[in-house]
Amino acid sequence: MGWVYVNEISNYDGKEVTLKGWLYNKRSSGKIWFLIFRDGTGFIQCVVSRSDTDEKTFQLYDELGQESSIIVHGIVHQDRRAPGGYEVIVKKIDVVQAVHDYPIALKEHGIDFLMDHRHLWLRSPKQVAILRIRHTVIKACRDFFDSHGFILADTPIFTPTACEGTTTLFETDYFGRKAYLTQSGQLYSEATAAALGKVYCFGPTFRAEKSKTRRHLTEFWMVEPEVAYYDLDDNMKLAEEFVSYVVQTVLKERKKELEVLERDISLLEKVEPPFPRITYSEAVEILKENGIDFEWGNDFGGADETVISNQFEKPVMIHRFPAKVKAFYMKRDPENEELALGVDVLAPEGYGEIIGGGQREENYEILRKRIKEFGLSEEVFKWYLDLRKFGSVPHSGFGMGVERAVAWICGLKHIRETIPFPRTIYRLEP
RNA sequence: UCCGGCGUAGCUCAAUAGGCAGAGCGGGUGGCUGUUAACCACUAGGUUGUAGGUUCGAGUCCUACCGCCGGAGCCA
Repeated sequence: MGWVYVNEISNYDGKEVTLKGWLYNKRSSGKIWFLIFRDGTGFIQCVVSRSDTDEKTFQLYDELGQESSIIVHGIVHQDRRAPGGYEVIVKKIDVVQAVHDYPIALKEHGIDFLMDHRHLWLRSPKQVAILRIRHTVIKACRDFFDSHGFILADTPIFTPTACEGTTTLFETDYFGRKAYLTQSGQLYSEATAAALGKVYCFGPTFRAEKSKTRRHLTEFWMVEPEVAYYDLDDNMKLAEEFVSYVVQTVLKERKKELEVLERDISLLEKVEPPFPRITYSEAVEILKENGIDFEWGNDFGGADETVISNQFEKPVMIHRFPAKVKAFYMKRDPENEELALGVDVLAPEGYGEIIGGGQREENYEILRKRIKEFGLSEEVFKWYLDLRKFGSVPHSGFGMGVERAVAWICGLKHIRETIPFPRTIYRLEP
């Protein structure tokens, strides 16, 4: 029998197979030894005993250290004693590379050491589970929009100026002039939405803010839908359906991985529309009821978000923020000029903001005024203002931080494990 | 940038009140035919982040610097 992967091993009970992968761990009991084999699709115990294998293979115990690359030939065998229910009775092992000094032992390690060895840490079961879930989250995002009539329209990474003029951007030399790495594709998506109706962009995003918290990376991925003729309510409906679809897809397709992560999925199972909707003012009331001294008009901090989201089992949507804490392009509430038609979605369990979005200002003169008020250059936003000059329509959208969503779904304390190679303020390697 | 914490063997951590630098894991050697981060015995492994200072004596106290971690602000 030919090469098979661990995740399809149950189809080969009693058959002879070949597995290609790596040695995860080994245990010896003298005349019998066990190796835990991994190939990227799963882990399986293999049994090497004098009675079933040749002497040369049996002697390999001493040669093979953790993460040696090996090809195992043996017979698949259902056995209750094996983790996973199946094991392989080894007939022969081909050594691709014997390793003796793998740095990551099977025990607890400090985060600094693990991050220095991120390229190897990725091989451990929890990291593999997280990256599989990340894959499913990303695929679910795309499937959702693709099946709802959205067109993927990529937005540029190099931008001539700050999109919102608020955060610090990474500056690069662009053939002698300054260019910045994008902090959001939104403004460009507004242009593609006017061309295609319903669009989304999905790409890396960069923030040079010196944020040092478990919720921040300097490089992260965002998925940002934008829809022409959507108002704030349409937008919120889209957001709750979208988030629910992503969570339910992970629950359906990644049960094993969530078990590896020991994630309590009872709250995730409740993530279905409708989500609770509260106004900013109602959120402020919640804070006051919980004894927090909070002044109307400020933006919520991380601790505030946790208190608010703890009032709900599902993600909560907070809308109608004070306009002055939101970006210049936010449309004002016709019923109260002080409020912006923005919405944030806070994940439960203290995971904080996973989505920010809102309805955009579509009026040419008002938007021009806002650009001035925010001290931005009208020249730079000339193209953006054009969108309000030629067939302007109400439109809305939002952005979801992929890593924050993955951290929440996986139940991770820190966002850095949700991306293969995290970039934080003081870490550029590996 | 600000505030706080940490830095001891390859790794995770101990080390009374300033008084002989230690354990587990990993490595090495030997033992064991059903192990589950296997176990048992033995063994090697150290410029205590760096530079100064206080002291008879500093891993421990003081100063500066470096590195990392967390939080604030900002945000997804």
